[in-house]
Amino acid sequence: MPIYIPSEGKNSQVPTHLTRISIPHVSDSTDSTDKIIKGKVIFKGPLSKTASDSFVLKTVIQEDAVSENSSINTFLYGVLAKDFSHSVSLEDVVVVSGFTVGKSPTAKSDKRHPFNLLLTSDQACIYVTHQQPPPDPGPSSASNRSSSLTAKPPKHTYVKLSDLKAEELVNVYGVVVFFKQPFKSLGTDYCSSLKITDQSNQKIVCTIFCREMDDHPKIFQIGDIVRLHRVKAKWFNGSMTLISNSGFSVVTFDGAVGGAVEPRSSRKFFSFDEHDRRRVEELRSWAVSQDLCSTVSAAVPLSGVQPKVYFDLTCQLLAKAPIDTTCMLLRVWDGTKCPYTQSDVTIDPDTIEGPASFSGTKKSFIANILVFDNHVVRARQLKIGAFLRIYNLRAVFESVKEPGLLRMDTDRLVFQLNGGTSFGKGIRVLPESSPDVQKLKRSFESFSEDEPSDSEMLELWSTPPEFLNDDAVESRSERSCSHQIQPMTLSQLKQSQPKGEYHVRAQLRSYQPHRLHQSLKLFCSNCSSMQEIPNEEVLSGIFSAAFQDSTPCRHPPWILSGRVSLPEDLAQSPKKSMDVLASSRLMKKENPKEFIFLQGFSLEETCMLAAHYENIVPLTSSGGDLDLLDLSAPFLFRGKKRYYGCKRCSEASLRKMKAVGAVVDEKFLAEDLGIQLLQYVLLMRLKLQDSTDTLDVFLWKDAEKFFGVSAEDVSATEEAQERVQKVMDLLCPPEDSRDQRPWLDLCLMVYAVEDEPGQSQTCYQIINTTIITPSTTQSGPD
DNA sequence: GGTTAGGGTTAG
Repeated sequence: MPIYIPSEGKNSQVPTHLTRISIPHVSDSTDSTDKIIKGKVIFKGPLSKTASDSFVLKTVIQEDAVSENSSINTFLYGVLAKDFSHSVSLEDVVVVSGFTVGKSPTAKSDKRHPFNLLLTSDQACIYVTHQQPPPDPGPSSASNRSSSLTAKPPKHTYVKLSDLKAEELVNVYGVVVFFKQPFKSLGTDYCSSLKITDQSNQKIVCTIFCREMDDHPKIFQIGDIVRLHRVKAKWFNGSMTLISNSGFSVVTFDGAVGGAVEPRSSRKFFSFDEHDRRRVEELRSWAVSQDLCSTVSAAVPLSGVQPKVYFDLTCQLLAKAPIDTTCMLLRVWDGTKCPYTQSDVTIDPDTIEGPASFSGTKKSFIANILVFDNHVVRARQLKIGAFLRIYNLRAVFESVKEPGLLRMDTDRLVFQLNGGTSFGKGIRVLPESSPDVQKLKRSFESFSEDEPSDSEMLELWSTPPEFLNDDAVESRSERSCSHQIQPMTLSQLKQSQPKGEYHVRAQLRSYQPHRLHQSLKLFCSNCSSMQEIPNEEVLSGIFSAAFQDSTPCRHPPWILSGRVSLPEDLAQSPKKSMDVLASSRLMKKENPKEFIFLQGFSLEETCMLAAHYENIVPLTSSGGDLDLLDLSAPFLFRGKKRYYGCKRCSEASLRKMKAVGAVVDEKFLAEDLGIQLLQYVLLMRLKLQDSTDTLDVFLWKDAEKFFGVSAEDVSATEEAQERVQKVMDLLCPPEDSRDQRPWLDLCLMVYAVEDEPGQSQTCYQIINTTIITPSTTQSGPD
């Protein structure tokens, strides 16, 4: 019997030739011959049954509570484990001999002794001194648990990895010793590749095909435990392998001994009972004794990175930006500081998702990770604020090539996730519940306490801000919509149902076009087309082409010809006087300057004359008849304003002109000439940001309301142009200071646009919103 | 319903 239990009131008879070693002095060089270790049982794990019908049990013994490394993890196997489970209680003092010493892979996490003790039935002896009466097999005791197990037979049978036979369809349990995140195969499915092992010590490669990413094993690290149902054993390249079969399913568990046994599965319903819990605990204990999980140390914080060494990083995503089609920048942090200088990855601020910049101190905690090729697709899907594990990442010194110089390495470090999936390279989003995420969050907490002034980081990992209903933060805008709806965050909006009107509170991060005159467009309300305003050179060309054709042409009978001298400001023009045409139908004796036609004038001359005549319609000769210019040019000049017609929707002709009606305005004239009048509009794309996300929105339908100015005025007057510029400068100050950007209460319209048949895209547009500028009184459009 | 992949690192 390897366990010696004394009769009541006596101590165990420990052989006197054995010498005692103090627990803190145990190391892997300790020779256990004729040695004993004494300690109090401070933890006793459940008795676990192994696949080979053997037992394993973990216990922790402690010499005294004060000194360092005084408590040591101890693993018992076989009958010894079983007997220990039944006869030893917490607080009992034990003396062990015949032990072997192994490295403790959990020393870092459990802060216990760097080595552990392994006790097998054939070598070890345990001498026990009871502090309490032996345990009464009550409802929670191990023996009772095992009897409840026998009452309910297991639902599924699991095959040992050493017992696989080719072409057999089986269920297996295994500890993950290698894994790749699912990657797109050339077929219809995603493919996961993993290698698992169990107490039989067989290592089996598994290949899993599933169409849905979510149905793949949710493996976060080596040491995780998987339960595979309906996998087929196949002989390939001299080894047994497992391949997912139809009806395949997987449940994944964390591998940490003593941790909660929480199944990770995509399915709502899956079998999971006490047998499964047992099996997971057995595998955990076995794996930890085998040192299988020591490779978990591939996980390194930023403070521990070594150049050129591959490692796994657990971090939070703060910002991201596309570099090109094969590369994406991820800005992440883990609350620790990388000791190397980081490379400055320069990017266009307009392309960044998440904060564009970070303050000095924060900046030093952020790592720039370039992800390449196949990983770009996954990186695009990542949400700002997500917790990630990036596998097989590497830090390298940035290399530069100056013209005329050889390529050389700098002393600045850049992180890379190279293309491909070898060595499990990939990115995984960790769930909030993950212990690693909890750990990260805690480290960020202490970080933000250090520097409470900077809310930037805090906002990113905390849930939506409280200020949503807080009137203390002044808004620079006013909504004029009638509905009363609670504002939502940008991230909530992005996740919400498309179509409808929503309220958000956000800041403007950037806008396009930066040259505001480029935001002015022409819109046809008939065919809904949006057109650019032709530039001066194009117009000038149309006019000079028109006046080069000086062949005499027929005039409609109602046209009156006349000659007037040129105004003084046209003195430089070679012409001293000009031929003008008027309409007998429109000519008014009391205001002869109200309306003229012009033929044979340059654009410049036409503009000059526009200062003296209220309405000018340029004409040209076309096929021997007097007619309107090509509709690429304005059909009407009114002061500084120019009016255009839609080429597609107009059937313009001077001959159509009836001139019925008294008032000359652009609408009247357009209708009279058969022209579909184009409307001036302002069209901008704004990038909004709040603490949760960024969002690209259009400003168009209600742009005039937004700026408090009409688009037509913007086309003609500097005052209106300045107004637009002033609003944009206010919302988005040229200096890159996020704090100075005012918050805006906005009403957004969400709608779907069909680019191609069946390809619909969700668009956002600011509506019903007016910007309040500090000194101006609001002047609405027209 | 069959197919995919079949661990092991270019550099950017």
